[in-house]
Amino acid sequence: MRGQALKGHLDLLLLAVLSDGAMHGYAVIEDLKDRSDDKFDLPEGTVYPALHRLEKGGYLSSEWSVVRGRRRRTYRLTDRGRGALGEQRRAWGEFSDAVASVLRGSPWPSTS
Amino acid sequence: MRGQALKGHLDLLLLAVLSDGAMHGYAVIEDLKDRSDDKFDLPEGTVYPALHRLEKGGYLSSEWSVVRGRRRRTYRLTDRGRGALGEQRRAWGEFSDAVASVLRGSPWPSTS
DNA sequence: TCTTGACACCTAGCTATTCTTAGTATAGAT
DNA sequence: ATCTATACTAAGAATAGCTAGGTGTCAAGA
Repeated sequence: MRGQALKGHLDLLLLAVLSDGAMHGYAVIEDLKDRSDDKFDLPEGTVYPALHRLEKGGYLSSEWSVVRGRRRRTYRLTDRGRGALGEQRRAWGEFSDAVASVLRGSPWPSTS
Repeated sequence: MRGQALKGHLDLLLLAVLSDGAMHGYAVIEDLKDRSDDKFDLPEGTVYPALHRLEKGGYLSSEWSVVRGRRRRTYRLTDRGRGALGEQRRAWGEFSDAVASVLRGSPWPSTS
């Protein structure tokens, strides 16, 4: 899938993934791929900057650790992040409903 | 609704609206607004350039006319445009399904 | 031993697309 | 006269994801 479709929806996906438990960046990428049946196979250059942005905005907090010799940064949803997730879920629903109703076509003039 | 969410989906919406019949730019804006229950109230500066881009790409053809003293440019889907609409509908379905499955949450690892 | 691939992280700059702003112009209503 | 709705256009700003490069660890295989 071409990724440009998710412009404006990436934060929602990241927050949703992290709402099921804290995890490190690389794992977020994997999880997103698994959950979406390989549809969202996002480049690191997309995900890492987005996580940084979300942390900066107070939606995530992070913590460094070392596991099997490799350093990891584990992200966790903050309260603010959980709130934002709710709001973005709602906005997604509204958006996708609106698209669906446009695709459904205009109400027919006289087909009952 | 904040419009930036539709990044990457605008073409789909325009093609969908025009698939129900040729119309001029301003009418496209109105129709999109009506069909989406005012969710998609797009600025002219967004829609007109997009229509030009689609015409340039061969997805639309246009024709000038004058109605009640005002010149109009009426757009019509080409065969190529109709094909693209089908493809984009499919892509939208795939995309929105993928988002839905991410939002649904991951299959539990071992919570029995 | 050396290479390859998976793991795990990072950022500068590019690009694409939408939005903002501003402008032109006609018709009808106040 | 002025305002509102109709109708189109262009130039620039702004956003955000992607490309392409980089660092470093570990395990497996040639």
